[in-house]
Order: sequence, then C-alpha cells, then structure tokens
Amino acid sequence: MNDQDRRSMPLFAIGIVMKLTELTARQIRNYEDNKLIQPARTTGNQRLFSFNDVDRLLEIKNLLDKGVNLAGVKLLLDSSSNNKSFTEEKRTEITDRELRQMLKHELYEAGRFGKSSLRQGELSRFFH
DNA sequence: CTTCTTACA
DNA sequence: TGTAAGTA
Repeated sequence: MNDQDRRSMPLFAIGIVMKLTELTARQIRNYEDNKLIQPARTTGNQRLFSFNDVDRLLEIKNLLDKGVNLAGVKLLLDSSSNNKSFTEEKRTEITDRELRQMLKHELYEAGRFGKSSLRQGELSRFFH
C-alpha cells in the first residue's frame, strides 16, 4: 500500500475532523453538498473522512479566511494545475497577490470554457 | 453519546 | 450559519 492509498483511506468521523479543522459539522457537511469534498460513508450512513479530506478542508478554511467565497474555493480546488503536496511541510502561505493571480488564471480558464456564471456580480466577492 | 437529515430563525 | 427535533 502506497502513500496515496493511506491518504485517501476513510478513517475518521466528523467529530474528529471538527477538532482537526476547527470547522463546525454544519460547515463540513455544507462543503460536501457543494462537492468540495467527497467523504466515504459507513454502512450506517456515517461520514468517514480521509487524510486528504482533512487536508482539503484545511485548504478550504484557509481560502475562506482570505475572503474567497465557496464558488471561488471550488474553482481553485477543482483546478488540476493547483498541485498541493501534503507530505511536503513547506505549506507556502498564500499571499493576497498570489491569490488574485490564481483567481485571475482560473477565471480566465473558466471563461475560456464558457463557464462564466461567476462573472454575474459574484466576481467582486472573490476579493477582500 | 455521536452522527444524520430536515427545517426554521 | 446556528440550532432544534427525531432517528439510527
């Protein structure tokens, strides 16, 4: 079994994740509804989060704190060009300038594919 | 006791 | 988002 498998292995319940991420159950479930995370389910329908899910949630929380809304977060996290290695402790702090640069790039890509539903006023909410 | 869904302030 | 309600 490799690292990828371990990181994507469903292990902890929502209570653990709440403490690990300092997010409320409400928020965590809400992000799932918005497809920002896809935790597994137990036989009893209980959510089981993987290490990757937790890492992702921390990423989401970080972006949210920087003023990006859910639509913006989804755009940034769904981007395949946005590589983030968990094992690498070099968690580079995202500067406002970098954030704007990333958003500009993502918005450009989105528009290039015709998905410009975000330009309907929500664009302004991407920034502080 | 913890988690889940649904719904309302 | 918070929280109450009724379950599993």
